[in-house]
Amino acid sequence: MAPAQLSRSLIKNLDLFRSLPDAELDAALEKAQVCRLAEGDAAFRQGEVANRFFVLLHGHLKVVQTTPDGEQVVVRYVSPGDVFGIARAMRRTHYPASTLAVEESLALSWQSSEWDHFIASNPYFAANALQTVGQRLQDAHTRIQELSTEEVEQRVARALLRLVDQSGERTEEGILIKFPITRQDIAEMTGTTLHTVSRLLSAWKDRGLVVSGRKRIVVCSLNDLIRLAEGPHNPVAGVPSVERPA
Amino acid sequence: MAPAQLSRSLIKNLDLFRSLPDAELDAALEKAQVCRLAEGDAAFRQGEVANRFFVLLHGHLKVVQTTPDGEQVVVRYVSPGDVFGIARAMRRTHYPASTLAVEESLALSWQSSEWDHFIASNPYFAANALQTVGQRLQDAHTRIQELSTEEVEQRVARALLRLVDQSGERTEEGILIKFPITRQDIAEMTGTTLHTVSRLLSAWKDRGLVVSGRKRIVVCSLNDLIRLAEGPHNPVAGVPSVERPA
DNA sequence: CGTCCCGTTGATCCCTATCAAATGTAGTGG
DNA sequence: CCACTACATTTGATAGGGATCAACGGGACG
Repeated sequence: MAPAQLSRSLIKNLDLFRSLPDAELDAALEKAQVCRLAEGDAAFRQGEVANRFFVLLHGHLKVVQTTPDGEQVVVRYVSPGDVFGIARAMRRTHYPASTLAVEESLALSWQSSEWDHFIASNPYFAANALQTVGQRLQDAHTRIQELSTEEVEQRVARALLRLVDQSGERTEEGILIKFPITRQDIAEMTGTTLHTVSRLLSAWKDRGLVVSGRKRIVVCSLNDLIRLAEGPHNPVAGVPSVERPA
Repeated sequence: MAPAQLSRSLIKNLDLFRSLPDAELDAALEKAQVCRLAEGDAAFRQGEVANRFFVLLHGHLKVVQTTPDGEQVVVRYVSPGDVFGIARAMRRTHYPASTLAVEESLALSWQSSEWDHFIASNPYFAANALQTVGQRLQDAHTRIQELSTEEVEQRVARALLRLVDQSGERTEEGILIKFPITRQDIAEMTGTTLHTVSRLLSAWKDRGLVVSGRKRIVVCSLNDLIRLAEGPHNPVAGVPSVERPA
């Protein structure tokens, strides 16, 4: 089974599966279903019955929640190695959000009922899951704090930094965010509008902090971006405009 | 051990402990420490090593996160029966927030290391914990959505409704929130200022939606409040509008 | 009875959403 | 290869929701 072979080495290093014995792991892979997603495809949609859970092998997905009146919020981006769609493990019967491929992607999926088998076959599995969800909860609280107390510029700066941290790749120009992302996406991550994000990125581009194009962002000066994220309290008077070359 | 006797019937009905056999439950209670808190006392503070986890028996607590520059966010209120301080279960070594009594309260606590024993003695325990944390994650996402897409008035209305739902008590005047809560608290729950909350409550009072005083809020017209929470001027569904041009 | 909190209310300002258009860029099919 | 289309991005103008600044009023508690 080619895809299983391919994914085995990937899978066995994931947080979630780390403590699973090899035999169990192989048994698990037997039952897994390969899931190919073209750009724009959904692994599942908000409101559907949570029949399956997933591990991303390749590509990038975004998790999106839609409000009753049609507004969208980007919950998070999924990178290779991440688990997603585990609603059922928290005893939720339906997916609370949609998960869409932002580029061509590849995932494995299991029947939700398999979850219990995983837990039964390894006592640490549940604890690992708890840690994963705990991390997400922490992230969510951080975001609530930012939305409650910070200004738009700080929030967008932080969002960029997080993206860089999650999927940044060094290039000639600076650190590139490795998957396609629009102004609108960033707006939905930070609780603002695409217009404001565009203005901010333009201003930053003028200052040499970033380079950006269609669905593409490169961070040139991490340090300056970090300073923006810290807050506007910094007295900007007399800042030397001389850039330090790398 | 009197307090243990007193709390036994309470404990055994909690989600988290529901599946623990009676013998185990008694053993657990043996190891528990009683924790009395006067108004304003902290069960623990943000940044401390997460040595213990808790169950609230009586009273009400608020969980507060403080930002580097001193601003506060109310994460949630804890009601009797709720578990709190379980950071360690998610492999976090330090508490991410402080938990303060808003009135005289009583809790049980265990050494964090006991957590593993609980899990070992009952396979469902971890799953229950996962469900609890999953619920909190869901709540956090709801709040992110509200902060991102809704206006202050809606958010405050929703916060009130949640408080009513969590700790409302029918009285002559309407539904009373059973614990002391200030304008500032509500502001920290909704990402606004005490001034704006005060203005809103005043306006609502004039319209007969609420009655409120010092640290005290009574909701008189639930329905009107629900309408406010839905949105400012939502188009009513079912209006026969002609909007499909050929 | 004074003091500390908590709550109320006015005036002002500014950040940012909103409205409106134009420009730019990838993809597609002829 | 180019016209055509769909979607991303940029940028200006404007308005308004709330934050901020500033005082004052009022109830609780020592």
